[in-house]
Amino acid sequence: MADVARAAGISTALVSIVIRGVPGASEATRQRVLRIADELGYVPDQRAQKLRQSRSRVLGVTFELQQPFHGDLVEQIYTAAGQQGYEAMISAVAPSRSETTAVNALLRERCEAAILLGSELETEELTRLARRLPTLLVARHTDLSGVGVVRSDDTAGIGLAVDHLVALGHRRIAHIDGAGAPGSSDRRLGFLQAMAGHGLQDTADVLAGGLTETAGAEGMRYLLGRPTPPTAVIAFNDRCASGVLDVLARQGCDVPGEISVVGYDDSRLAKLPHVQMTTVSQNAAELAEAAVTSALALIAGRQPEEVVLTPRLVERATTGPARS
Amino acid sequence: MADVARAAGISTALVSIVIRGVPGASEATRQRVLRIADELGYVPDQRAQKLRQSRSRVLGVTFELQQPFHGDLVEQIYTAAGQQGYEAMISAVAPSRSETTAVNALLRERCEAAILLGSELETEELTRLARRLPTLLVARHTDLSGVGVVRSDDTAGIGLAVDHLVALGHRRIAHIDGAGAPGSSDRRLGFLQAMAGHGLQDTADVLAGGLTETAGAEGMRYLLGRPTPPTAVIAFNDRCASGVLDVLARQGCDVPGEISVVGYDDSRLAKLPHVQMTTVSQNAAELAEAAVTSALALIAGRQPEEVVLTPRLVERATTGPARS
DNA sequence: CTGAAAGCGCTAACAT
DNA sequence: ATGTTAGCGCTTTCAG
Repeated sequence: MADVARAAGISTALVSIVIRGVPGASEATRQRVLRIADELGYVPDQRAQKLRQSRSRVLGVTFELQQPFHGDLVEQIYTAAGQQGYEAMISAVAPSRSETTAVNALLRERCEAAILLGSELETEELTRLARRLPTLLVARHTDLSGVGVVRSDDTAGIGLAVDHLVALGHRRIAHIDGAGAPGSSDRRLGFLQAMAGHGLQDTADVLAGGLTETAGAEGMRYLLGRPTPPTAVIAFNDRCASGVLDVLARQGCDVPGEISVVGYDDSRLAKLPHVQMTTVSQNAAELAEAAVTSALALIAGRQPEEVVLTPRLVERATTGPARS
Repeated sequence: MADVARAAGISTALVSIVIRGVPGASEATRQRVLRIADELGYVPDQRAQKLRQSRSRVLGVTFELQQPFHGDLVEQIYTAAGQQGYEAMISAVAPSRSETTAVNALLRERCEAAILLGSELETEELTRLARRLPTLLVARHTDLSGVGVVRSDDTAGIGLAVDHLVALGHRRIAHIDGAGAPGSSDRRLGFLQAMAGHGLQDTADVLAGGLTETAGAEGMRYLLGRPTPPTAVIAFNDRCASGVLDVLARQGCDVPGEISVVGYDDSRLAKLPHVQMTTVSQNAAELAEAAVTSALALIAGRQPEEVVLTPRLVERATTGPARS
């Protein structure tokens, strides 16, 4: 920046004004500075900017590297943050990189708030984090006061899936759940409630699953081994449903002719043209926008709230009338 | 930091010494400062640290949000960078976030080098970037001098796949390629060369594909429409192979009984227990380590090199003897 | 419209 | 072993 100022024969303060695009420089100077900056390949040092400003205008986001739905969310959060004049700084969680590590990286960057996607942080650690920093949980439940939550109504979402299948004539419906994953208990509950609502509590079947293709595949294989397999399966998420579909395809089992399958998330996997999965959409764009808005509200000092969005059923090609 | 110093009754310089764990403080002071820092929840401001130090010790990494193999690489890069005393700062590429945007974010953070995974940046932009910053391309080819490259030998990798299939008795082998994706021309070439090497140039079949499940599915459907479909398919990558496998499963086509399928990358998708895909491994850990090492070499001022790793065939369950 | 000066939180020389 | 000082690159009063 000093170089630019020298080359333009003015002070750095004036360069700063031009670069930031704030009023306070003559048009002539503005043009000249911009040209010189470009020639010199000057890019402002973000660290120095943020350091000087009291507010960093950075939102920290942790996400799981291998979860397609998190990918969707991250993409939308970049956009939503940008629209609000914020920047998103992402920090990945993976088998060899714990959520704690990911969060600490954000802390050191002085983010103004942390947005945790599908966090599995323990209560204690979450509390500690929330004391330091406005914290927002996306797609996870918590009773903790002091922590904001943005999620879609998982119970209702599964209800949508059940209603849809029942309307198609299904009665023996199984749910391969998410084991201990965030949201899994809500979805399990939603399944049981909705089934009971249709008087089908006796043919409601819940299986321990997980959030990977593997869990879905195992669950489906198990179900096919039953004397009377279900005519429809609701998986915990799209990845899990992918595993289910894969097993069915290999067994030569027609979908949806013999068995209907419903996923959850409406992630990339569900939209693939050759898959066309019926799924419950937690509109990523909407969730992301709500997350950013809530995070900014927390930063502004407002009390943490729980924002619950309404999921929507996306009917595609993996569900159909029950075979009598 | 000033708070900690005040609470401990010492200067900030001494606190700094303790926090960084460098020698120059008495054991008693060290203990006390650490305790107080912990009580106060003090976390050093990374921006200020980096700003002050001439070197940021940050490696910037761009990756594609929805590419499982990139996820594998990112995870390993975090580890490899950490081992070398560096930090990885990731910046995602997605349909709504261009590579240029992602790279600019890194530039503003004053990374010491940029590691671009599977970059599709144009020559001109790449050149400009490389002039500003040591730049390393992973899993992509380039003739550009001034840019480091770490990749595995794609030509040889596909050769491995061809050899394997030929040894199993296959003769009619198709390759669904990556269209214009990084690495696709090498793999296409490797396919044709290897087939020719076995005298099979007449039954070598190359189809335009892409790097998604959709491309694989379309390619496979097309191949099945042929009067004499191939007995084996080599896909551009694992995602593409997933699409192929999916179509085959739906058609009730036995894999590997009727058709063998080989992927590329040995990503998460290939390892799924219910998939067990035969694939060519570009060992993510090895690539990541080479990438970090090369990046550091560039930073140290060494000339850009091209590091070519040897791929390895991972035989799993999607390939078998050709049906006569 | 422009410039001088102070300071964001930290570290690195250099004193003591 | 500890403190003092200067300054990383920028923004922000405040004067001119």
